[in-house]
Amino acid sequence: MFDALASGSRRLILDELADRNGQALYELCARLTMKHGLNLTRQAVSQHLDVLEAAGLVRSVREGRYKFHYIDTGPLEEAMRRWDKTTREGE
Amino acid sequence: MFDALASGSRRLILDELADRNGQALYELCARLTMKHGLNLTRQAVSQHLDVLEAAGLVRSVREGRYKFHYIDTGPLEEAMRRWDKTTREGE
DNA sequence: TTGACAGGCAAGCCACCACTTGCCTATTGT
DNA sequence: ACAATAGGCAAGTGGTGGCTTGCCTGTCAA
Repeated sequence: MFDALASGSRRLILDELADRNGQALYELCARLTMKHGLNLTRQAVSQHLDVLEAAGLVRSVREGRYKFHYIDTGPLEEAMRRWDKTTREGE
Repeated sequence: MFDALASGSRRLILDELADRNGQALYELCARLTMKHGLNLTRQAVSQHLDVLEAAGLVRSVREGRYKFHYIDTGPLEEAMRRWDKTTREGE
């Protein structure tokens, strides 16, 4: 989870998916380069997406020759409560 | 910020501070070893605290020969809104 | 059917980071 | 005063994660 967010590139990928959800790999690469000046190989982005998906932050659906990616902030909100006082009131 | 949370050891340190706030360095080392089985050098913990403090997640006050550390979840809540849909409603 | 497009697999390189070791300073108690 | 305690500084090491390169598979359009 946190390890998935440790990389700035992955955070940018999440930014991009938050901005326009359901992008394919190819599309992501293009937009990352255009809008964020991030010059990454397709493989690099693909590996990042694997990590994000393993962390549950991204879900992907394969359709034909495309693979669409969707952001999921669920695990995020969950993990952020870790040091939240209000969730540990028995103290 | 996120880089500060990238390390599991640092997350444990935050856990410890959340459990008992205002600990000194040596106290943290002791409790981390006892309760979490984390065998770290004092220097290691010190360096982690530096990182956490640079990220604004921990504040420290030097008193005599002690340096007390306090957790601050402020930047945390801030950063978590990054991919939160409700904060970017103009879409 | 064949070429272009979208994606996957595997191995290798490199820099950074977590952690240690060794030594030094400052504060406290007796 | 001086020994013990609490902490700091700096340099070194090992592992791993981010990224690349090279090649292979699958899908669509003409």
